[in-house]
Amino acid sequence: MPPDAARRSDRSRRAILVAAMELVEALGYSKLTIEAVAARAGVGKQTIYRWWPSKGPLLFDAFVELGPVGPDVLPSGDLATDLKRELRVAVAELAERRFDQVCRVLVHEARTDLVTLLLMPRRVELEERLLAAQRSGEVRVDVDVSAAAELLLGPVYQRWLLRTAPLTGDFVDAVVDLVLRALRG
Amino acid sequence: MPPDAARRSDRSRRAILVAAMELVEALGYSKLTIEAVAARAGVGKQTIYRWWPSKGPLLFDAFVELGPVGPDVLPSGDLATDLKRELRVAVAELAERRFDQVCRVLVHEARTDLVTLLLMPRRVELEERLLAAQRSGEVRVDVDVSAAAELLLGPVYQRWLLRTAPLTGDFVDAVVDLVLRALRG
Amino acid sequence: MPPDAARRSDRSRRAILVAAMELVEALGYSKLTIEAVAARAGVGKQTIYRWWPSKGPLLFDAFVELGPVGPDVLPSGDLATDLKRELRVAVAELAERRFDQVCRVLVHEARTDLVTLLLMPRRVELEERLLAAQRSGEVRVDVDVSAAAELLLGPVYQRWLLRTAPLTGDFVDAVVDLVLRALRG
Amino acid sequence: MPPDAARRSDRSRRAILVAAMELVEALGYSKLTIEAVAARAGVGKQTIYRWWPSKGPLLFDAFVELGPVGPDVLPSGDLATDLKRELRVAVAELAERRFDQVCRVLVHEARTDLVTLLLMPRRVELEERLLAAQRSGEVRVDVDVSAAAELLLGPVYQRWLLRTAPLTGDFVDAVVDLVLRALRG
DNA sequence: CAATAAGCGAGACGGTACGTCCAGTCTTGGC
DNA sequence: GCCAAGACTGGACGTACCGTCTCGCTTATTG
Repeated sequence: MPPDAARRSDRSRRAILVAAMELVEALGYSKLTIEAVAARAGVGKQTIYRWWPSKGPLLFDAFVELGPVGPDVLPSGDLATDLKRELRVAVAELAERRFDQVCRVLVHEARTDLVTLLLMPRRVELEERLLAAQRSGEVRVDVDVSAAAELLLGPVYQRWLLRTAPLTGDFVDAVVDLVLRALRG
Repeated sequence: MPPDAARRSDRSRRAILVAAMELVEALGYSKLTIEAVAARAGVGKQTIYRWWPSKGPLLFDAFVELGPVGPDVLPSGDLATDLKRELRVAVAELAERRFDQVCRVLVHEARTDLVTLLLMPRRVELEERLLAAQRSGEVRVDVDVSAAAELLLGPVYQRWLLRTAPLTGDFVDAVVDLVLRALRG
Repeated sequence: MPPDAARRSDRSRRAILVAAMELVEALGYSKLTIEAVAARAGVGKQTIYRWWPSKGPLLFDAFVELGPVGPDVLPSGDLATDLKRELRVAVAELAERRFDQVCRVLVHEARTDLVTLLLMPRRVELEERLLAAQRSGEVRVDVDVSAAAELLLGPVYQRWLLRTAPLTGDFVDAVVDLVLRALRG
Repeated sequence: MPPDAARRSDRSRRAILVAAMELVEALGYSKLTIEAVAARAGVGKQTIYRWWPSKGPLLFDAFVELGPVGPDVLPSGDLATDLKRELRVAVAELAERRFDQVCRVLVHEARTDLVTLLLMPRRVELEERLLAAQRSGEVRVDVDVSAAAELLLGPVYQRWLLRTAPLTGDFVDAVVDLVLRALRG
């Protein structure tokens, strides 16, 4: 029998979400235990297992309920301004203490070293090629080569990581074409 | 006393790295146990703990030694071609079975849902603004708005996640300016 | 928090005691592992550690519950007969398979050699002195000198080993006086 | 190949025995580890394993070499005096610090409780019977009933424990007959 | 307005893996 | 070729949590 949501104790539900949030802040994702959440929330373990199958969904709900919410950005009329405001809101959310402390560790439990190890060689090659292009005049000299490399790799890596859409050759070509249009003299 | 690296058994070291690689492929990061690695490598657990403090560094070494290595990209003379080839090598590495199966889970243990949850609102707002700009003629109509949104968010998210450099307002502005140059008619 | 005895599973408790008893019979005290007891009892290790601090107390309880129980000896009226029956019950208990196999090793884990080493010199000296006394007529010739030596050393050694009471010079004197009364012609 | 005793390092041998003795005094038998002996003796573990199969024999040798040695007892001419002196030497040896601290734990690793548990019922019954006999005049009133019970049980228990000789009914009878001779009025 | 069924706190249970310790073997370099 | 040193395989230790399973105890419909 599935549990009867009507009879659910809201007091317990909130205590659990708050406890989970606090503990994941303090300990990180991997050291967070259901047992500790139950103890801190003053709740039986079963009450957690009754409503959530595991840590992941529990924290998902905790973030939905207690996570950072950036303000809506009202259009100013100027495209550049709007996009900059939009991204700055995103940056602000990412930087919010509760988020930064918790979420990077949560999202990125394993050593960043590993990703660095995997990404850096590509990045270095890209930067070298862009510098050469700058010297030959194909790329404007006022472009920050490092940021440009990130402009190329960022979307690829993000799409791979988050599976927002399939990672195809066409996507790669589109990214390069767009970025190059920005970089050309 | 620190262990004496000179006396280290290379046979055991390699067996451990291979076993770790195979098991993380088969089970994913979180279900990988040191005990299983030791058993499969035919090695005492202590021999693992003697040389690595935990799962993370062990897998790091396994990837360094056994991970994917993309080919060097030889310059063709054409910038767009070179950058596309470069990114395709990156994509190929990311797609390599050993890597894809293992590394996403490894890098991204926690539910992708969470990140999606955090990123999607920004993304939706960005796409709406870009569509509006397209209608008003500020952005060319042949631009894929979805890819363009990724071009904006990808670098920001990647820089936050990997801490490749500080995530400043200036960086955001530079990204927007560069991307807009590409998108404008 | 101490465990809650009211909730204790009697099924598990008994299974553990039986398993402990069987294994100590088969393997002896030192080769008995908590892990093996848990496995044989079909019980988690924690369930043993929750209720017993270590092997010793666990086996103590196992013996209390499952150990040998000699019959009560009903008085026959004749003192010698009664004492002999009493001691024979003790001997029977000591000889019971479950007991003899297990308990000597359990009580006397260390090499008997050691005790022999320590006791034999005294014993030899005692026997020599008693033989001399027999030759000089101080001790009856029908006395088994070896048994007599044991009569002297047994109580001393037992009192030392079991700490049944302080091991004083007075005790020694009392023992010698009593035994001599028996040995004299 | 058996080790070549001629080449044996006496310095190492003695250092090992001394270290073993010191450690068993400090820690007791069960907490004594070969590793600790080797470390304290400044000796490789292999040097211990080369010459002794295990803890037991090692400690046996340590006691042979470093254990207590009571003085020889010179006959005084009086039997009672001689036997008392003899037993007092035994008691002195048993009481020697090195011995008492170490050896009881060593000989009697397991909980004394257990033996008490097994022996006490017999002992109580014996004492009761002896008291009754005292009341009925079969046993002299100046006899310490507790010591008398020990006189009966001590030899039996010791013979069982040390297997100095088979534990037969005849032996029991002989003990009872001897002791009764001492106890009768 | 009981009664009765659900959620609840608590916590014991069978398990899995942890990270440590030591046994006993093997290897290396020095004497 | 013994020795000190110490890395090795193996296996038990005692602990921490997992997810499941009762226990009594609220608590809130529902017959």
